[in-house]
Amino acid sequence: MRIVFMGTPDFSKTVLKTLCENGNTPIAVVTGADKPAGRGYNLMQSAVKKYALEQKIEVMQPEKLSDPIFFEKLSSFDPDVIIVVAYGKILPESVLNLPKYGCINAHASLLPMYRGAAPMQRAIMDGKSETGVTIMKMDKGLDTGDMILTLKTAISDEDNFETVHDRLSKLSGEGVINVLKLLEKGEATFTAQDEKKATYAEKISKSDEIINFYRTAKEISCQIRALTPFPFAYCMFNGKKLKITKADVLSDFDAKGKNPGEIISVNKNGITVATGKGALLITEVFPESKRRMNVCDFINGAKIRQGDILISANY
RNA sequence: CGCGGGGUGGAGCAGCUUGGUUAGCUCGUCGGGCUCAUAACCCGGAGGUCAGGAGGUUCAAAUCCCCUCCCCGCAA
Repeated sequence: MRIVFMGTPDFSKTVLKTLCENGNTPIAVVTGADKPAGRGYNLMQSAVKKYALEQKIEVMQPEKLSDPIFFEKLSSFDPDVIIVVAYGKILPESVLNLPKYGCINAHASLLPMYRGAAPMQRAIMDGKSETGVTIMKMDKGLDTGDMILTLKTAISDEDNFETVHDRLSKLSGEGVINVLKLLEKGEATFTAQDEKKATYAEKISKSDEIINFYRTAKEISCQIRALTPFPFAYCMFNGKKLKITKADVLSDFDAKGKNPGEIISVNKNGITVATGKGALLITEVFPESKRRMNVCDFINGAKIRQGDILISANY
């Protein structure tokens, strides 16, 4: 199989790595342009680019996929299949139709649910108990292609974006390998998505990061887990951002007479804060300008005490 | 030179604006006590010279000025 791989972030890199380690090393990789990022705005290479360079795989970083020079170059590789994982841009039909087997995409959700930019985060945020990856043959729509393979994984109360992301990136790698085999044997089956069940996972915005203590403890917990370790859910304490990175739900806690956001108790177990329904036991935080730390350390340093209020940020 | 926060005993912080007795707090740790017992409580101890610069100012600097190194947030 002559494979061209398209992808950009860490999730994609894991899939690329799996391919390489299984004897399916792509002949070329297409990834996003280097962008200024980090402190000092230094130019940063994508995770996929770094790995591809290490593996001595040719890297392309076209500004536009519609660029005829790029297309010519891509055509010259005469790919049998193009594997696309979180590349970040819409592929033009010319590219979709180029490879013999078409473009194969791994999407981190159980399609047709959670099409779009942030499927993992949205699934966790919505409190889903299950998610997965879908390998599909791409068409011109956004994550609307016919499905070839679906791999599921459960979401537990302990899971957060990081753990789900890691698991799904590995599953995606496995899924893609399997689909390649199916394609080669001509045994791949293509199932159309049920449009009626389609949902869209909008990308995470600033407002998604703000913790609203009037919501239920369960909902807030899901929000925190969906946004850890990036970009984090936060509230305000003493005029500063306080990201909450871990918290347990105390669903049977009777918060009557307490205002949402009010701190009910502070002890070695953590900080208990009232919510719209039930309470939240905060066990790990990430204060502004500080490091992510165990809640005990935070309690020792900040003089937080019972009766203090955590405010839902609004700026 | 994108903007901002910070480097103080093992951890998290205060002190620095208005320089000057033994550098303070919470936790951990070590020893002792209380207790059937304890992560609970009580008593006592060890441990820092304040990122680095045989730098500047000063009678005197963790506290003011200068330089270097490092960490973090924003932004992406």
